Formats: sequence, structure tokens, C-alpha cells
Amino acid sequence: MTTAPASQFDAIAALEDAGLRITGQRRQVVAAIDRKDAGFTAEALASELDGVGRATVYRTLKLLVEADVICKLALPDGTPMYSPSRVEHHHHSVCTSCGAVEEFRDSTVERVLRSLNREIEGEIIGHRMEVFIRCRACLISTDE
Amino acid sequence: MTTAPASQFDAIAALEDAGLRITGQRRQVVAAIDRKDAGFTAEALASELDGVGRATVYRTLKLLVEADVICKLALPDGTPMYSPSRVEHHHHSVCTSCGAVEEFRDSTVERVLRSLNREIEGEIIGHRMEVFIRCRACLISTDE
DNA sequence: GTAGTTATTGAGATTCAGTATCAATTGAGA
DNA sequence: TCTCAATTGATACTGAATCTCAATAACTAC
Ligand SMILES: [Mn+2]
Ligand SMILES: [Mn+2]
Ligand SMILES: [Zn+2]
Ligand SMILES: [Zn+2]
Repeated sequence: MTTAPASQFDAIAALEDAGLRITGQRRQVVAAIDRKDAGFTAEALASELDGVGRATVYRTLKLLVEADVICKLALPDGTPMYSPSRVEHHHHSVCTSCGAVEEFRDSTVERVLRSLNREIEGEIIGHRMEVFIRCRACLISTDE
Repeated sequence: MTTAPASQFDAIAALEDAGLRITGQRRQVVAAIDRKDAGFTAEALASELDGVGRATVYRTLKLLVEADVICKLALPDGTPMYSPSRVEHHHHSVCTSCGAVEEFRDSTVERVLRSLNREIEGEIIGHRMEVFIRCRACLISTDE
């Protein structure tokens, strides 16, 4: 038994909690994201939602990132990707072949930061960590 | 006594080793980078080098990244930054106020990856870690 | 040193992601 | 239902990065 996936209602509630209006377009964006099972780009999402303007898709993605409903991450070449966020504080592994995103918590990461706190001059205000993988499915499909 | 800074000759040698021609423009780019004491953007470098075309600056930066002479990293908002690379394998702390970049080695980071190797389905092919800080100088200059 | 080959260059066009504008629309509370 | 600020979308715009291609210059061989 694994963690229950975030439903689209959580996302809508998060937008409401932020004092935002629940519009048809925002529902469409949330519903489309809910169908995703891998990372996706803003542009892909936009062209898949014919009823919703491009600018609105970008605006909504930004709102959802701010509301911690989705995460914005990046491939090795910098291409921005989005993925639903299902775990409180976490990092990501991204399959560079198929875009599959896994979230992971690892206390060791936090230990790194604590150790840096001593080494580094100044105040730590944030961090980013992404692990790039070739997922099992992709390893198999390339014939071993 | 700290590690000797990489000189511009190392960079030139790296380009030679890659079988590339040593041109006046590439010397200018390398020399300008050598003067930097913080992270910089490609565009800033380009507009500072009047004698060198913009496209050439971008091309040279890419070559230097491939040659491990400089590192390409990113601010929290995704803005690409470059910085000279002086340590073998490392990660970065970036001051989001002044752009100062520190490189650090931390064996704990590598330990994180080893632990992930067990958790994660698939093969790890790379990773990225950036720590965002407010450096001591910036903390002070903002009046505590 | 000269000549030949070919990598490199620069100006400008082009692409692409993302943002700004602003008049028209609409959600949500009163 | 009424009201009005929030939201939307078409489109223009920005800025980073890449592409094109004729002109140039770095290396190599002689
Ligand atoms: Mn996430
Ligand atoms: Mn570096
Ligand atoms: Zn995969
Ligand atoms: Zn600073």
C-alpha cells in the first residue's frame, strides 16, 4: 500500500485557500495534470488544452507551484518540467528518457545541508537537488 | 594557503587538448572569465567583450563547460549562470544577492547518491545540487 | 615562409519560452 | 440579481539561445 495520490480536489482547495477564483480554465488545467503519470512541459500542457489560452496555462502553473501542488524542476539541459507533488518536502529523480518523475525524501540530504551550514559563510536560504536516472522501464525497453 | 586558482592557461590548454583552434576571441573570453570573482551571465560577458560576437561568446562558453573549465548553474528562478571551476567534482553555493559562487566538495552528497542507488528503480546517470545562500558580505551590507 | 584546408567568426535572422497589455468576460460575495 | 475586482485570451513583446552562411583566420604540410 502506497501513499494516496493527490486528487484534483486538493489542488482546487489549495487555490481556494489562496483566495483565488475557481474558474473553468483552472479546473481544466488541474484535471489535465491529474491525468499525468510523468513529468510534463508547460508547452505540452498548453497545446493539449485547446480550450485554455497559453498565457493562462503558464499563469496557472505558476500559481500551482506557489501553492505547492506541483513542482517545477529541470532536465540536465535546463528544460523546465513540471510534476504533481505528492510528498511534503522532497527531491526528484527524473528519467531523462521517458520523463518519469519520482519523489523521494532522504534525511541524508538534510544532513548535507546541516554540515554545509558550518562550512559555508552566510545564511542558507534554499537548495535544489535533482537526480537524473534511466528508469527500469527504459533500461528494459532498450534491450538491456 | 588555499588552492591555486585555475589560470587562463589551463583553459587554453583544455581547448587545445580538445583539438580546437586557439583564436583571439577565445583568448578574450577566457581572459575575461579569469578576471571574474563571482558568477556571471552569458549576456553580461558578451556585452563586456566588445570585440567578440555574441554568438561566439555563447559558443565558447559551451566549449568551456564541455571542457570542465567552467560550470553552468542556475539561480532559483532558472537564470543560467556561469562560474570558473576550480575543484574536481563539486557542487555550488550561490549568493542570490551578489552572485558570489563558492564550490564545495562534500562526501555526504555522494553518500546520498549511494543510498538512493538502493531506493531508486533504475540507473543513476547524473545529479545536480545547488545551495542558495545570502553570503556574509551581503548579510552585513543590508545592515544586519 | 607559403599555400591549402577547414575550423571559426560575426551580423543578422530565427526560434522558443515566457511575460506584458488591455479590452472583454466572469466568478463569487452581498 | 447586482456589482466589481479577478481572470481571461489574442496578440505583441522580450530575452536567451541557436542557426545561416559568406568572409576570415588558424593550423598543417611542404
Ligand atoms: Mn516535487
Ligand atoms: Mn562548479
Ligand atoms: Zn524512463
Ligand atoms: Zn552575496
